[in-house]
Amino acid sequence: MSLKYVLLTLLERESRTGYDLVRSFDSAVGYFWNASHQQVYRELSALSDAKLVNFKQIKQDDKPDKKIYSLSGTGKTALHDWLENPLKAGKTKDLLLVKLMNANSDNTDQMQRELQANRQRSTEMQATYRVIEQQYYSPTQLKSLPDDQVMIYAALRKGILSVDAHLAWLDEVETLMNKAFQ
Amino acid sequence: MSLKYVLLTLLERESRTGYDLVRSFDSAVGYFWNASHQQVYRELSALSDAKLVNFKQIKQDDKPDKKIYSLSGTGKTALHDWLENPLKAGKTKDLLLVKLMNANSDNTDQMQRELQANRQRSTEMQATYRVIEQQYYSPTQLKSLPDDQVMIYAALRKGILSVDAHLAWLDEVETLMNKAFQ
DNA sequence: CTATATTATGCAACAAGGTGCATAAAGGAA
DNA sequence: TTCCTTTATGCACCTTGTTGCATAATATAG
Repeated sequence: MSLKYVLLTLLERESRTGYDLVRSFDSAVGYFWNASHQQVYRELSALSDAKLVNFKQIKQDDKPDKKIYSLSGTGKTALHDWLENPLKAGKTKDLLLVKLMNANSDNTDQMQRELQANRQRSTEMQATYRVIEQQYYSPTQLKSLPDDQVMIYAALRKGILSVDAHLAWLDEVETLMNKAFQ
Repeated sequence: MSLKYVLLTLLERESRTGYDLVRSFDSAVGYFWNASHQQVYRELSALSDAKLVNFKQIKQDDKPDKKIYSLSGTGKTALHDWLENPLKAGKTKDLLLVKLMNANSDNTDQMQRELQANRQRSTEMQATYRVIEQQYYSPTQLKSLPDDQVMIYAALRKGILSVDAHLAWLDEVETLMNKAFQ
């Protein structure tokens, strides 16, 4: 039920093709959502069956035909209804912690490798986020940030604060592990 | 494929009933995993079919019979195989951000209510975590923390650092929203 | 000249997760 | 005395997510 509202949200901003929607997960939208192209196309035909979106088929001679999807009146209502109901808390699911629960003095190296890989990914994310922030959201640029971009920036900030906290936690875990299992 | 390893991890520590496993999500294990009882029982019978766990049926006159599950040799191997392969990065999915993407000058109140509800939940979590840390993980207690409890504490610290970062982000978002949409 | 990437769509099968319903006995609250 | 909670288990259905496969044309890289 979630991807549905992601797509409705994106289509309310701008009509586009399934392919455009899929690609949007590769850039800014990817800070807070991801889905495969199969999922997106399946969901789009379900939304179309439910009359929440319409599409115009565009003939292209060079490439396969494309469908430009747009939000219908009912779609808009469905989105706004969803916005009214407060979200319920999502359940925490952290596989890294599941793995670390298995830590003991015999597998310290294995756990340390896992933590190392995780740290590297996190450090890379941190660097990427920082570059993006500097390039597109300098204090000057922030002053004239268009309204529809504010929450994209907020999503980036969420990523930055989360990854910073995660890296701080990784430091703690390594200290804890060293103390407990030499 | 994830709940499977959660259950194997828990059962390697100690044999127990499905009911015990379900209840474990209400306490410490809940910091990093949650599952309904239906999910747990279904997964347990799948694990049993796959011979990864064994169970002893215990007759009870007053209550329904119970099954005490324990990890089998193959189960132990399966768990250790899983531990060897590094985890792949999980995909970010943040419904709050999806919702906030819909923020505009006409629905500021709605968005503010959502943020307020979220802040309250987070503040409550923060308070709960802090009480637990003070009660069970004081500096004195930490010195004599049993090895098998270290990662439970790490999970708590993860929760604390995450909720702190989340609350800091909520402050930022409210400032951003006020600036953008009055 | 061949292979891969990009644009653009989709089906089928399966795995995993969520929701609702059901059973059954004991104990405590109202 | 009736209802709710706790202990203890489970099925069935529906939705969601993942993986693999398929098509088809152009452009670019090696």
